[in-house]
Amino acid sequence: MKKTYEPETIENRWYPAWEQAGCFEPSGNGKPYSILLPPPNVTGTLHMGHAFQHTLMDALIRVHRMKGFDTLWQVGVDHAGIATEMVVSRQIEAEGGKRDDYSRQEFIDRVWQWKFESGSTITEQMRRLGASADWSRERFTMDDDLSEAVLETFVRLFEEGRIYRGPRLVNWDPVLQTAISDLEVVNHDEQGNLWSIRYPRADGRGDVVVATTRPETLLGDVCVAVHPDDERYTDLVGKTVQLPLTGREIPVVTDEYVDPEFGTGCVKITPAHDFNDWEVGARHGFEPINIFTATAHINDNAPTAYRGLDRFEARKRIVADLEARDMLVSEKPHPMVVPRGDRSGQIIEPFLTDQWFVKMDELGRLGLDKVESGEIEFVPGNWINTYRHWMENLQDWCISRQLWWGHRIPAWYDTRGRVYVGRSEQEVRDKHGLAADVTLTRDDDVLETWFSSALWAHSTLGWPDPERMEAEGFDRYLPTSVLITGFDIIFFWVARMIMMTGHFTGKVPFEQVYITGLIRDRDGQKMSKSKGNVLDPIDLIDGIDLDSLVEKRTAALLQPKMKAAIEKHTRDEFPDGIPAFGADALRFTFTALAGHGRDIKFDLARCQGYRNFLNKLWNASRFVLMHIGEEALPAARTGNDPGDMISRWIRSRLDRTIAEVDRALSDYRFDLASSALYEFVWHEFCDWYLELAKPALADDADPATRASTRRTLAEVLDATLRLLHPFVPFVTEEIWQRIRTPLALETDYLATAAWPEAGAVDERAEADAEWLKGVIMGVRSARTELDLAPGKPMPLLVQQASGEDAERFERFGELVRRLARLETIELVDEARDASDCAVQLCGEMRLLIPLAGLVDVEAELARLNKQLERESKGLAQVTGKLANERFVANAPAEVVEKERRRKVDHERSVEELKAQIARLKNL
RNA sequence: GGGCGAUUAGCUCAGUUGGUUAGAGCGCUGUCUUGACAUGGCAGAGGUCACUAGUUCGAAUCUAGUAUCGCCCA
Repeated sequence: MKKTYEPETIENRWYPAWEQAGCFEPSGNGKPYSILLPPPNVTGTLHMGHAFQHTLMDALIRVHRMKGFDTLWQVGVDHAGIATEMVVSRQIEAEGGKRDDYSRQEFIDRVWQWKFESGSTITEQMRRLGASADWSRERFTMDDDLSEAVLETFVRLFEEGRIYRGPRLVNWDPVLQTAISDLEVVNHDEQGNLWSIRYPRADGRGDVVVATTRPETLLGDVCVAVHPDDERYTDLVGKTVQLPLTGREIPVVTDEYVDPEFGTGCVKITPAHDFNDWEVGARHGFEPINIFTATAHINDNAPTAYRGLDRFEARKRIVADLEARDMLVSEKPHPMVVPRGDRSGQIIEPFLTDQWFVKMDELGRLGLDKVESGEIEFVPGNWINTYRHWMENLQDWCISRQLWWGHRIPAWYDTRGRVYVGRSEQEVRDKHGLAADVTLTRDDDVLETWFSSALWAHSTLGWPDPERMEAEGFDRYLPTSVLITGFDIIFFWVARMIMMTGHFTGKVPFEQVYITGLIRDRDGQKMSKSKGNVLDPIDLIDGIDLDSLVEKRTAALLQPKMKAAIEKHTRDEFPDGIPAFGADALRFTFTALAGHGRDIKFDLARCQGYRNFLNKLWNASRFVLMHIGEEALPAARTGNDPGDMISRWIRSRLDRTIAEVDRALSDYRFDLASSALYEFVWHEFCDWYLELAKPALADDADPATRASTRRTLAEVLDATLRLLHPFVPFVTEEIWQRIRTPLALETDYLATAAWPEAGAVDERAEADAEWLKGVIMGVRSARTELDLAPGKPMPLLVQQASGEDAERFERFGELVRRLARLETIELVDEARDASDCAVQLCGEMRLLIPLAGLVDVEAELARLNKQLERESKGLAQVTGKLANERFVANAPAEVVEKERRRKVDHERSVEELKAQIARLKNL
């Protein structure tokens, strides 16, 4: 083994071996344990959020696999309608072509071609991270079987009356020219203007002033509204006003929706271009006037002068024309919320179109019930509030998208515009008795991507085909055990899966939902391409030099002016680029950071710390391997050697660690599991156990103890590697392969080896070890504080040793001597004057280090006084507590007893320290 | 405006049912190249648990309020 842990040399060889050996396939035996991967976009690359969540899923999957569960990690990607069309369109443009040159079928063929060439980036990256998924069951939402599930779902929902089509105001992306759902709209706070416009009264008695942030929409105004209680306008209600620039007259109505405090208390109502106005218009029976084309250019419903202008140009022209006619009262800067498409970044228009919707009334109730009843549990539990709030305010779900790539809606229209829904055109014709010569035209729209991912839990298990369901283990793996995801897709996906799987199978898709925090950068900022603070998990694994990182972060920016700032920030945060930490260190960082908070700040220093941790593990393993050799060790004796306290102690600590890791994992406390392992490996196994074991491993050591120590070394390392494996699979497999022979282990891979079981704690051995550590640390501490040569062996005198202390020195004196670098240890009585010694209290003992006349009285006094101060403070505190009668009367007896014991200890220490100080002062 | 959450060491965070002198990692200080490991060892320093009031024998922990910050929704 190399002296230093080098992840790059070991991480590439194990994954193919595991995969080829079929380690990740469900065993078919044992209790089922399954996890659904939230399918990432086929266009995507692995980002930090994926890497984080995948690490947690993989850790759970690996633990359960090792525990003998029949584990299934269902993976796959979704077809990402809009994103994929954008990618392929750009590709076509880059080749100098135009999307319009392609027919629908030709375009779809290109998309498939792209998918085969570039669609597996993210799944390859998942392998780099060590994700132990069953790739033989990988699915794509456009696969034939999943498409069949989509078709079946749509038809059944339609037949049940839960799907309808109709003209509705939807969020329209005029650039992508498709509807998008509420969830795909991101509201930005932006600076806009508020224009106040004069609308003359038709009766010539003055005019009213309305305020608007979108003056161009006045072309589609149907009325002006005021609040019913607003006395300023009482005389106006029922009258009409002249709509500027159009020559139309529109009425004035009253509506509770109007806020009398806002602007003048008069608002223009444009039902076709505002969601609130739509409601107002509907209440008063107005026909909406749509003034935009699908690309947000002014259409023929507007006066000729404005037709064909795009929305921003139209605004300028209208403001100018109003001003020219003295209709513009004022123009003021106004902060406002601007809706933008999450894919295109374009301003979204409320736009009147025919779209398909799923009714959410009953499905929403079902979705809420499954959680309220406890069938599905959120972890951490308070996410139920967010979920409940959403489910109680559900809008019908707009599922149609004006795209080519996706599941085409199975609806056909005859020449009279009547709609027929069925699994195929033939089914529709048969069902409705339509002759072959009746022309049917299929709906051009596709279903949004989330519609198919909502079926992920049951469609990947063969639904709706009974044979496939049987073959895939539908009954066995559904409900899945836990879903791990971020809060950002609770509504997009989690809620919709609960509704769809619940409605069609009667089952819940998962029993628990673990909502992870969001990975942010070192400063707590959300990582985003436009901010230029994105970290690529692969760069953390392989490393990247500074110039490449800067290049990567500043390439293809939407706002090129950000480039300088991003470059500076990047050079500031990563002056030397990013070193190669390896997948294991990255994984351990993720699990260590995975507390139950909402935000996780990702700091490179943590990653480096855990890389160092793995180096420690690596070197400890080298040490163990060096001592156990490459041959099979002699068979274990039955039970642990009762004489070997050190071995019993480390096994006891190991058992505690196993129990702690088990408990932490069952609570999804990956952070606690990681820190328990870190603590055990570094601070117990390496810092103490290996040091304590060294004397027993020496050539001249007692052969029996040596043999039992070698065996313990190997066995504890074995168990430790098993415990660490779900977190850091590569390095543990690499090391473990080298202890297979010495321990005569039969399993081929650590990936499928058994998880250790916690045994009983050995209190006696732990007490011995605590005593031993106390003595050693006492001597070391005194030595350093007095600036005594750390390497030089010196004698130790012990006063006031009890019978037990004496007996322990008998057993462990040699270890104390070696680890504390002592020449001799001698138990002495009170007669020995301690004034020429440094004194260290240790339990009831006094540890004396003779200073051979070199005692620096000032230094020793300072040291003793510092201790005295600490002890006095403790004593004062505990004395105060015990002096409080109500404490003694009310606190549990054991708490009071504990305090009494502490008091005695403090008193003795204070006394001892004072005595020694007095002795030194008398010198 | 409504809802959720946070505030503990210089930084990032643990802290269970209220009960030792509130812990860890990183950073910092001193020291040491000792045959596993300098990606290291050993020893240290460092906290008015945001603030105020309350409940309690006892509060980082429970309650109310205040301040600051964050997220979601309208």
